[in-house]
Parts: sequence; C-alpha cells; structure tokens
Amino acid sequence: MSNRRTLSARERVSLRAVAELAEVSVATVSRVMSRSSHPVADETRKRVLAAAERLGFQPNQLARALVTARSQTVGVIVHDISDPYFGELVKGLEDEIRADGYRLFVASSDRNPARELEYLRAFEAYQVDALVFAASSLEDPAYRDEVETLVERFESRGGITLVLSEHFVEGHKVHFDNRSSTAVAVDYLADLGHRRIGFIAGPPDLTVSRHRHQAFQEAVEKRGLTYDDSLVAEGSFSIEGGKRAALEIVSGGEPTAILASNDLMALGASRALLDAGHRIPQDISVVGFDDLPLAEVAPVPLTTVRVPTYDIGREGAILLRRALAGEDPDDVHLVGEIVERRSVAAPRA
Amino acid sequence: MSNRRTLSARERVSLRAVAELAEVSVATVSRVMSRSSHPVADETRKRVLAAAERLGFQPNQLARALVTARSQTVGVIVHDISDPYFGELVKGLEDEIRADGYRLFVASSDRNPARELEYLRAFEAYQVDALVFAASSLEDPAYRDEVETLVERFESRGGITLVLSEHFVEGHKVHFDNRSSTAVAVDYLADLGHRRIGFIAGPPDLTVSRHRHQAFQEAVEKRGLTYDDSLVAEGSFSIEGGKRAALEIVSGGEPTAILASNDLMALGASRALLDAGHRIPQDISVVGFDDLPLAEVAPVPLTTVRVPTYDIGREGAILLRRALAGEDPDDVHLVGEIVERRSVAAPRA
DNA sequence: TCGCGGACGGTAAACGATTTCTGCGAATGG
DNA sequence: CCATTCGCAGAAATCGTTTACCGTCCGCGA
Repeated sequence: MSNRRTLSARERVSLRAVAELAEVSVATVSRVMSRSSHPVADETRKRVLAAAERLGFQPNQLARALVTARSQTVGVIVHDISDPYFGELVKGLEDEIRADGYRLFVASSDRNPARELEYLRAFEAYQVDALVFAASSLEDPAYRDEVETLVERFESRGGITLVLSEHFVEGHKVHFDNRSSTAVAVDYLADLGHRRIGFIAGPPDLTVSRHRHQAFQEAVEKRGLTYDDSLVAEGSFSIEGGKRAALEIVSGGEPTAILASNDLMALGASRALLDAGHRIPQDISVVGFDDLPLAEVAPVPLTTVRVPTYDIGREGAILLRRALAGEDPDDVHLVGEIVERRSVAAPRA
Repeated sequence: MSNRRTLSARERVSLRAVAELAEVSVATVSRVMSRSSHPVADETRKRVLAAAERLGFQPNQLARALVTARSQTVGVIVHDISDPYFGELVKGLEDEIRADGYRLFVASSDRNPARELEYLRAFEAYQVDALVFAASSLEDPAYRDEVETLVERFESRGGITLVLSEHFVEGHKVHFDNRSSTAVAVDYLADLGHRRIGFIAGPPDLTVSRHRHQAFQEAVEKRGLTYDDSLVAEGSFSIEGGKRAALEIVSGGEPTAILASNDLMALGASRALLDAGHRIPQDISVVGFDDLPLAEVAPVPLTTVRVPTYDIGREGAILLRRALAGEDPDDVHLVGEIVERRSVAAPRA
C-alpha cells in the first residue's frame, strides 16, 4: 500500500504525454485514438499517431470504461474450467467474441453456490457488459434468490445475460436440443432398417436423462417402431452402468441396435456385448451420445451423436454480439449430428 | 454509442448515493467500505454500512483500480483453453488466487503470434497486475521482440510476470522437471528389478522429448543398467508412433519393460505388444508419461508418470501471491510421481 | 491555562480517459 | 456583403473511487 507510487519507475504513458509530444490537447488525442466521429485535420492526426507510436501508447481501458460505462468484458461462469466440455465452450465464445474487442473473465464455480455468488458479485464490480451462465443452476433456495436479485440489478443497468445451460435465469439462450438430437439418432438407425432399438437411460433424477428418454420414446413411436419396456434399461452415467443395462436389454428384448444416453455408457455396453460374444456392428449396433475423445479410440470406434459444445459457445457469442449492439436477437437452437464410425451397420436380414 | 446514458434505467449506486443516504461525505463511505486505516466512529460506520446494504452498493473496481493502480486481475495466456492440460492448470491458478481477491482473464493464443500479442496488449490496457505465460513461446522473431518490449514495459511499471512453460521471458517460474521425473520412472522400474528397460523417444526436434530422452539415458546409467541403441526407438507423439517403436524395440532389444515418452505412445505400445502375443505386465511392463484420463480406461490400465498440471497452476498462484505482496519468492520445481495401475510388474526371473 | 496530539470528518485533487460546449476562422449562399 | 454553416481544436466537466491535507473537538500533561 505504501509504495504504490514508487511502483512505477517509468511513468505510464497517458493521453497527456502523447498530447504534449504532439503539441495538441488531450481531447484531440482521444479523438484520434478512439476513432471518434469528431473531425480532426489530417496533418494533426498524423502528428498524434506518430507521437503515440513513439511512446508506445496503450489507452487505459479502465479509464475508458469508467466514462463510457462499457468495459468490453464478459464474465463467464462455468462449473469447472478443467472439464473439456466447458473448455470447448469457452473457446467457442472466445474465438468469436474477441474480434469485437471483448475480453473474457472466466470463473469456475465448482458447483458451490457461495463461490458462484462471489464471482457474480465480482463481475458486477468489474462492470462486465455481459454475464454468461455456461454452468447450469444449482439447487439452493437462498442462492437462487440472490442470483435473481443480482441479475435483475445487472440487467436494469443495461447488462446482457446469456444462458447456455439449464438455468432459471431468463436471458438470451442458446439451447442444445436433447429432444431433436435423440430423434436424429433414432432416425438414423431406423433409416438403416432397425426396428427393435434398445435404449439405455440415465438416472431419472437428471433433467438431461429425462429429456433424452422421453425423446427416445416419442421418436420411436413417430417412426412406428416398437417401444416396450424390455428394450429399455436404466443405469448410472458410467461405463459400469452401460455394461449392466446393455446385458439386461439383450437378454430380454432382442434388439438389433442400442442407443445409449451417453458415450461412457455406450462404451460400457460395447465392452459387455463383446465379452458376451456379440459382434459389433454385425450382430448389434451401438450408438452413443456426446462424442468424447474416447469414442474414437474405443475397441470398436463408436458412432455417436455429437454435442456441439464449441458451437454452443460460438453461437452464444454471435448472439451476444448482437445483443450488445442493441438488437434483440432470437434464441438459438442447436441439434446434434451423427458422427459415423464403426459401431453401426444395417441389421441382418 | 448514442444510447449510452439511457442504458441505465436505474442509476448506478455509487459512493455518493450511499454518502447521501447516510448523511456523511463520500470520503467516509470510502473509508468504511475499503477498510481503510483512517479512523471512523463506530456509530458512523454503522450508518454507512446500513445505507450501503440498503442500496445494494458494490464498489466499482474499475474506478478503484484507476486510482490505486492495482486492478486485482491477472492475465493468463494459454495455447488452447479447451485442452485439458491448460484447463487443469488454470483451475489450479484460480482455486488458489481467488481468495486473495484476484480475478483471471484467460486468453487462448491458438499458437498464433499475432493473436497472442493482441491479448498481451489488451492485458496491458486492462492494467492487469500480473501476466502468466502458461503457453510456451512461439517461434517467430518479430513476435519475440514485441513480447520482450511489452514485458519489459509491463515490469517497469510494477507488473509481475510468471512463467509456467518453456519460454524466453524471464520472470518467476514454476518448472516441471522432465529430467527428475523421467528418473523417477526409471528408478521405479529398476527398484522392481528391471535391468533392460526400453525407451520410446519422441520427435527429437521438440525440447520436451530431448529432455526426456537425455534424462532417460542419465538415469539408466546412474543405476548401472544397460543403455544401448537396440533398446531405444523414436516415434511421433501418437498411438501409431508408439506401436511402431514398441515393435522395433521388442524385436531387437529383449526388454523386460518399456518406458514411453507420453501416454499416447504407451497406449500404442500396449496395443501392439498385446497383438503380438506378449502379456502385460507378465511378459513386459509398460510405463507412460502424462497421466491422461485415457490411461485409466486403457485395455491394460496404464501405470504412468503423472504431470502435476493442477499443481503447476496452484504453485504458480502461491508464488504470484507472494510476488504481488512485494516479496521475492524463489522459483518452484515440480517433479512427477508414479501412478501405479496394472501395466507394470517385476520382471520374470 | 496552554499546548499538543489523537480521533474523526470533510474538501478537493488526483487517476486517465470521453464528450459537451465553446470559439474561431474559412467557406458558402442568398 | 453579411449571415450561416462547417471544420477543427481546446477547456472543462464527468465517470467513481482513494487519499493527502485540513479543520475541529476533546482530553491530558505540564
């Protein structure tokens, strides 16, 4: 605290320094540097530019933000930045928004309500122009109230909110459509001629698994295929869960294909089926969901529904850009696409 | 630009608002809110706190940073935030530094010099208190000059630089010691009784592979084990590279164990060895390097040297904390540790 | 009684930009 | 030929803080 001033051996170069060197007022320098619409004579402009260049002038964003009330920053809340899901998403965001001059604050809540609130408040203090909820909301009533107050205050001051997850906060949204994406997988199998498709559902207390399960039933019925209980099994979102569920389905339902609620389960299913003597894909096809890097190096490279994580971020940024420019863009809707590898074939005749 | 003022329907609540409500001067409010050492009567303090609470006052960090010349932010340059390596590292940094009130700007250079420079300049403009180079430096002479100028200017103004990678920038360092870590693996195998250890080297034009290769030779000689060319093969840092190299080594050198320069190669090696009829670990042991998530779900779960990515970030943050407090902390040195799984056993007698 | 120091609070000058106003000379137009 | 407009530049207010500097009041020791 004491040596605050002595910290800067060399003086910061400010507008004033440039102005002195160029022998003009700071106003003029500001106008040149910030490309203001206010006219500046060509000769003057040149002098200013030269001076700025010579001093290595970098306008101070903080000062600028203070007066314009725009910080050109975006605060992003993720659950865990070391999770590639969020990594990809943040990358998509960043790649797209940086060209507009926005910079990202990234914060991992670690699924801890207190921590998330701390970050939200920090973002407010740093006057971010937009708040991105890439992390889904947490179960905690007190937290919910706080978040709502904060967001309301934030928006009442012109802040933009973007939601990229299952969240109670209302704002612009990029939504990955689990429903349609599940249908894509079902249609893909149906088009190949499969009529008895098994389904490995996730734990029913998770929104995602409920959505995917429901969508599966609808898609199957829409195509006029069989939906019955012997073709469906539940399990945890893990390799182990996939193994058990797959065995259960094959023993009871005689499927020609199995769709799993995520890749881990699909991998477990493959393993179990292989071990039980079924050939993949000749005897039975397997389809996953997510497209983890793992899917590619699996014993039988896995055909799966890709969740377009990067694009969620990217589309979010595009939406953000427009919202920040004062438009009112429509929400975005994304559906997965099939990544064909080697775990699927047409059913045997 | 036009509607800048109309953006804020509700006025921002500032020190002034609180001061008015509490009927004191802004100076007093500031002193209360920022826990200044300047004395404030208890009764006054209470009034201020109550007013602040009632208005939901959040001090504006930007304004504060402007006058204190401390933004409480840190700029981090990574190659690619979607790469779990950097994700882990950033997480470690964040987890440790956030308690001190610092927030992170995270930027992916994408290994593009221009882009990295753009971010570096932005960090300067945002007056970050510290710069973290988590990404290794790029090969580009012009870029190098620019970076050096920037960093020099940054430091001359009191900024702290932290380097967590192979980089020409001088600054505080957390260094992962490839040398000692390789020795750890060799010692581990030697302790189990292995005398003929094969080594799969990476491409010789990468610093990391050169270090690991050299360290392997040194460690082996130190233990008085055999080092000869028939036990060493080179390959690309990939599954394919590992396969070929492993086959080459077994055919020529009769090793009882193989150490690979990274997990991907080790996985490839395992696959190839298995396919060639060797049993792992009964006939031959395999050790990797990195500890990717993949290592755990491999056909034979891989024993490997863990690179403590999270700790690199974490130790970096600790170092940063001290440097920011004005101390001059020593650099940190980290070595990998063996993660035992199932690909290693003692050699057969 | 006087002087001094500490507690407490306020005034005002920064920090580094943007932007509104004003001023002035030159061009334009009726 | 005078009034108006336009191009261009500067002065000064402003954003929301922190903090150096001053006053005041009070208690206490000499």
